[in-house]
Amino acid sequence: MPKLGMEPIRRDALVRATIAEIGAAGTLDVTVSQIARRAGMSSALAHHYFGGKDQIFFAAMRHILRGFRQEVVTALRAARTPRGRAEALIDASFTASSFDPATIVAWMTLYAQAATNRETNRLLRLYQMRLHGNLRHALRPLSATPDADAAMLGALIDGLYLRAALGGGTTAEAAKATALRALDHLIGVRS
Amino acid sequence: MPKLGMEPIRRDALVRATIAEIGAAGTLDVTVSQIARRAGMSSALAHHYFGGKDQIFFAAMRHILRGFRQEVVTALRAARTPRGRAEALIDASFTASSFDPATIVAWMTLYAQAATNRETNRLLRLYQMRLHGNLRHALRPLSATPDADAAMLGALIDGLYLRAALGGGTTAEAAKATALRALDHLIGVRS
Amino acid sequence: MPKLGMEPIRRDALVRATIAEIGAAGTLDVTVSQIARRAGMSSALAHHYFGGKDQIFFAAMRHILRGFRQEVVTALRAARTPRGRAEALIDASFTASSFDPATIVAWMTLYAQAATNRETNRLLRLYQMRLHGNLRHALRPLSATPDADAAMLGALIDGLYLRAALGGGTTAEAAKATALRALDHLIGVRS
Amino acid sequence: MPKLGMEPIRRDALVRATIAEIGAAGTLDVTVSQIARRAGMSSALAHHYFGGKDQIFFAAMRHILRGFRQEVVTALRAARTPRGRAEALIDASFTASSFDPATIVAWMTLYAQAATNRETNRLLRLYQMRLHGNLRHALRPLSATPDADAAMLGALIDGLYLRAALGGGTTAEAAKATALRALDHLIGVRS
DNA sequence: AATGAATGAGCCTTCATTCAT
DNA sequence: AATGAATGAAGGCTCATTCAT
Repeated sequence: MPKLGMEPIRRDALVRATIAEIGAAGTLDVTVSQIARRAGMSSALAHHYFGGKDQIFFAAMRHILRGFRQEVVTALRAARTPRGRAEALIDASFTASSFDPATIVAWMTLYAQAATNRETNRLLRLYQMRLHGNLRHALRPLSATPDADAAMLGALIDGLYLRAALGGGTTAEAAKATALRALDHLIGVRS
Repeated sequence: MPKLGMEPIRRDALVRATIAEIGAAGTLDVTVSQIARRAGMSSALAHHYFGGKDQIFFAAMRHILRGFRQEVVTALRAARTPRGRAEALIDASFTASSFDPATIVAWMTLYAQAATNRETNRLLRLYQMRLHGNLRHALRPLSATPDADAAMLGALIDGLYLRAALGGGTTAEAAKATALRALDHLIGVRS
Repeated sequence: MPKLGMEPIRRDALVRATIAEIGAAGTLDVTVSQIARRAGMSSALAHHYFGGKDQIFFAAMRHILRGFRQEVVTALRAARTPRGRAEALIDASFTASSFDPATIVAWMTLYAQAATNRETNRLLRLYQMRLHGNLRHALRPLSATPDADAAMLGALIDGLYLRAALGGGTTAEAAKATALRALDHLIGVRS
Repeated sequence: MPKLGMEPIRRDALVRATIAEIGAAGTLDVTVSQIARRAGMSSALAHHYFGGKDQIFFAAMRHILRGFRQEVVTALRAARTPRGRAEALIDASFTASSFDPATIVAWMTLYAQAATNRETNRLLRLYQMRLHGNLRHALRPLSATPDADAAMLGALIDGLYLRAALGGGTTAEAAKATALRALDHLIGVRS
């Protein structure tokens, strides 16, 4: 009997290597060989397990989104009040891991790819819809217009992430503060 | 009158061709040959005038930002009130031309490239700073915290653009409405 | 009774799978993996039993020639007259099974390979010599120049097969008719 | 002004190199790099001028058929009698150049490819039809059944070529003699 | 007996870039 | 000013083959 059950291990290694390589290179322009080398295998094996470069990339993207979703779920679970839920959603978007160089490039490129790649586009919309749904749910007890407010807060989060990721003056902390401030505005905190 | 050199003409043609080609292809993955062909010249000439592919692209990016700035300037000039100025800035961000496929892809990719390319990064920050400055200036008479409000509105605009560009449920019109609504929130609608 | 080893079973399965796969693909460009999969085993096992791709193919070719020889033998056995023997040889060449897609491709490729591969070349010459011998034997009582006539009839058969296999206007039936007509010419049918 | 008019030169060089390489290798399994090297240029240039491997091969096949046609035309032009025309067609099929190793392999492979490649198939049928037409035309004054006789003679020629090309006992001379003998049979040479 | 795992070698193809004219 | 010609470098992908279990 041969060595068994390598597939999930290899696939996982490749996905991680892809993200790491993208982060290290700062571009999506990484070759399958680079990825495979980092994952400690031949490029042929990478193709064997994924079928092609696109699919490797797609899996990496899904991995990133899945990771983000995890953080959201965890954060939501800890929240006790409606406002706490909204804050949790904001927090999850500006985690340290969200600003891992690899994650940033990957996320940015997701958007760039979305214009062309239908799968990527679907993936991103899914993320946006999920965020929207979560926000709306959190805001419902607090706002008279939860849907519109959720739309705004969602877009604001993305925009702030963009700025923070760009590395200009906006830090992750500042971004989070701005989002929280907007939340206050929306639900009318009279302090 | 001196006979106008070909250089500016060729350069301009190449810049336009680059944007058009990117738009048509839906990707940044366009070759110099494609661009040159669309511009009606040989790829060798394109290299002659720009030195390399990167510089062609960079020129195209600058062209897009310059176009956007034009619209902003024009819109601001027509504005008569502080609020009008803020609205003008919002309007300019959701013009039809902003949603030209080529512009979208280019813009998206700008962000993706910004992580790597220092020039691109500088370009984008410049845009953000300019937008921020304009917004702050417009909000100063209306808000007690013009700086923070401008930061928020600026990020919101970018986030909304992202969503509208993605082609999901959010239309350009809806995006604009959301931004205006946020503006109302910030400056307290009763004025 | 000793338990039959797997080897002959596996080898046979691989040979059949090879022919089937070639027929299905319409080319000799089939991979060992494809063949092995069709034969219900791993490609590693295919190598284990045959040593390499070339040997698998060679075995398949021999299988085809053997099948053809079988038909010839059977047909000859049923023939009662010299002319019947000649006709039997013609019949055997234009059987339905001779025009099985896999057989056609295999046969065609045999010729193409014969230029390079010494084994294949020997195989094909063997076939031609056998056909020649059979024809000569059949024609001896009927013709004054059995050797020359056999040479002609043999070549004609191959040429007709080529045309019928090509799928043009020449059908298997027409091919057979032409060959029979040539036979009549040779042995002078006065009817 | 750049060096001009290289295209036809390069294309021709590639076609010749393809045939030579196939002949030298004894197989169709030659790489574009090999061909290009033999033609004295980079493989990139070969792709530039032909677009892809298939098209290089196809051009080479056409070249071979065209060469054959040339010989036919020349031979026919020299013929003075109906029988002379038929003989010319036979001669042309067994020229020394027809037995150039490269030509043999190419021709053989044409048949093998014809099962898959539609273009190749068409090419071969064209050849057969042309030969058939020529033969029928030549036999008309000599035979009561020119069509059937042409079909037979055409197939015979192909079959004989196959044998001669195979390098067994049948030489080109013997093949030609056999064909001429068949011609005598058909048109009834009473000697 | 059998197979999943793994790879090295190689092929086709693309493309930015250079150069001679 | 302009371009056809030309290439080196690289990338994605395939596949026969080997090996440990």
